[in-house]
Amino acid sequence: MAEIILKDGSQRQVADGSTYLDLVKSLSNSLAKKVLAAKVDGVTTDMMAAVKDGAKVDFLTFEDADGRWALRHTASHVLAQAIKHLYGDQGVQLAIGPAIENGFYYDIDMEKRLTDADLRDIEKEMEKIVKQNIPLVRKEVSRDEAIKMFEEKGEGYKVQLIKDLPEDATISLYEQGDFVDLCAGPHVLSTGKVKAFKLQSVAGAYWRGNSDNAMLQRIYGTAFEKKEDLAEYLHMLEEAAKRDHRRLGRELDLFSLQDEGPGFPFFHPNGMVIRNELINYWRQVHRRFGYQEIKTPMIMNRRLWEQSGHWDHYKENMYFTVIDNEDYAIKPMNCPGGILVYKSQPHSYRELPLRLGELGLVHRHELSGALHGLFRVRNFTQDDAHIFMTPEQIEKEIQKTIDLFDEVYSTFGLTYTAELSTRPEDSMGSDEIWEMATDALRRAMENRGLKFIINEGDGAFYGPKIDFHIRDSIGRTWQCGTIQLDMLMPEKFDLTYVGEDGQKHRPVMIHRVVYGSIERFIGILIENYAGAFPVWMAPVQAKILPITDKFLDYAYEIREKLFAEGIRVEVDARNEKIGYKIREAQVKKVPYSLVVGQQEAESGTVNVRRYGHMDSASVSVDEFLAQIKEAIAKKEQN
RNA sequence: GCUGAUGUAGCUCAGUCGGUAGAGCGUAUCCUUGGUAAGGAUAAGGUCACCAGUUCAAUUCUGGUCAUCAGCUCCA
Repeated sequence: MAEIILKDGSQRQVADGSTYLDLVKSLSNSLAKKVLAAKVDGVTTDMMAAVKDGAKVDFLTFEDADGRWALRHTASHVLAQAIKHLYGDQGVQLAIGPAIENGFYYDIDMEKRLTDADLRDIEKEMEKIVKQNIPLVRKEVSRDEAIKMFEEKGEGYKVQLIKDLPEDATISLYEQGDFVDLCAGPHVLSTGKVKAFKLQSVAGAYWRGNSDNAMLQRIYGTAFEKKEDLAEYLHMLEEAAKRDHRRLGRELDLFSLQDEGPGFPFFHPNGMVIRNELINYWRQVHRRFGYQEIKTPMIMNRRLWEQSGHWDHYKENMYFTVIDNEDYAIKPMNCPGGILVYKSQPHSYRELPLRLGELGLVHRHELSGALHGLFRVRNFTQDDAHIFMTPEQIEKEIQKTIDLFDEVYSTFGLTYTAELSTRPEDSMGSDEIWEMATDALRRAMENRGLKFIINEGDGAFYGPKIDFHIRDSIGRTWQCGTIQLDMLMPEKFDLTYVGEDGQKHRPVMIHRVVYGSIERFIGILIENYAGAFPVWMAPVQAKILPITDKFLDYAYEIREKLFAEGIRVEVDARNEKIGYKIREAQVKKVPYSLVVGQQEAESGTVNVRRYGHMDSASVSVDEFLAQIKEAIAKKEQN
């Protein structure tokens, strides 16, 4: 007999050699139907595995992330099997096929280029496999056996995968009918569990994520427990697409991207309002946190970039020009400029930390395929700052910077995740310096209680960094803020300050951006607010809607009054019915619609309707002014 | 940059098995003066992304270029 401890702490005796499926059946029929995998001492395990004596066992359903993962992983095997059935005679080689957040994919290598129509055919074949309800059977084999088997099948990628596994690794296979795959598992019991799935797209992906390797075809799909859940998810994706900042940017006339300047965004009057409000707010916050503002040139001499190391480490992404027969570069980063400002005069320890902010327009030649609306552009304004300080000030200053970040993100209701990026391959400086800098960042986050994950090898070439990632409307995350600790630039530029002892010392430097790029941040905000900006940022804050043209004069009178108070206000003077004007004001997401007609003109009021609300109320113009000013001052969400 | 797809009016899209194109919305004008999400009529708007080639004839076929979209790689 084996003894099992269940989630609630109770104990069960089961016969030796029985499986977790046997166990769950003895507990509950309804759970047995829903269960996808077992969690055994914290490890997700097949239901057909033999029970382990003394193990703590929990059962996973689609509600559990690991349960979903098992189901979707099995779906990817069903996909691979279907592809083998349909195109097996055309030299298909399978690479990898994992579950991912919200779905799964399989990378395959084959001559034939798959189209969307092919995906529908593959789905049909998958349906057949699901209907046959084929059990998945786990087998463990020796390394040599596994290599021999996949070599015979002509699965070169699988052979490579096995060869790269550690010598002592357990090699497991999962077999479902005529299909067998190298796989660590776990999987659900049988293909019949994959009831609700859809193949979404086919795209290229490099073998092992390395652009030097062959490009494979990656088929993306998703799977759910129930058809209704799948339909709901697909509907959610459609709704999210309506929040896409590229679409809203056009609909709300905020910005445009033109063929004449790929990756160089054009800001329209409405977009400029948002941009300027963001900058105003940025200046307020930074003033309070003890920053000063500078501005440095966009084009500087090659010598500077050679000294900073950009010429060696960042040349691929830079734009160049020639002035009077000398090489110049358009700045891809603001730091060298900031450093020159620091160097322009001697500094005392009493001035430190010296915080120099700069809204710097940088240009980077990003790969054409990477461009993406405002999220990935070739010129953007970084809300940069360089902080010069003594080594003793590092931790406190980083914590203070994190405080600033938190305040700014909270203002916009954004949640973020933090990552600590460590030394990349292409970098400058000694291991000791990198270790010291990385530890300082880590300690600052730990002391402040900021949760983070480690992003190995993703630091800047001059130092490690903390990255702040924010989600877009369909769940992709984008790096916005970053705090980078730099102990190399001060060295390269021979930066000094005079210490208490009257001697010269080397300062440490932080590079940091909160918004990251104003362009990307605006993109994030558009999606976050679905285009309905808080009143303080809204391009048009109030729209006056006269019932008929008889009340145009009254409308203009109110407009002048609000305009004089700094409100962004417009009159809809078109010859249209009030319903039509209301509709358009709502579609354009204007925070306040002010209807004026006979009653309002006689009583000196406006009838106020808030964006997204069905009701309205008449108030005096002064009362409305007080109301909107309060909403602006409080940075109220729309 | 790579793999695949796409590019027709300001927007969303239809269409031409090769004979130079349509709709809805938007815009303009006129009628209507209407109280909280679309009143009616008329009109203007397109070298069918760009450049070559094939052809009597190309928006349609072929090749190239550019841009966009999805993903990979890269990044704020």
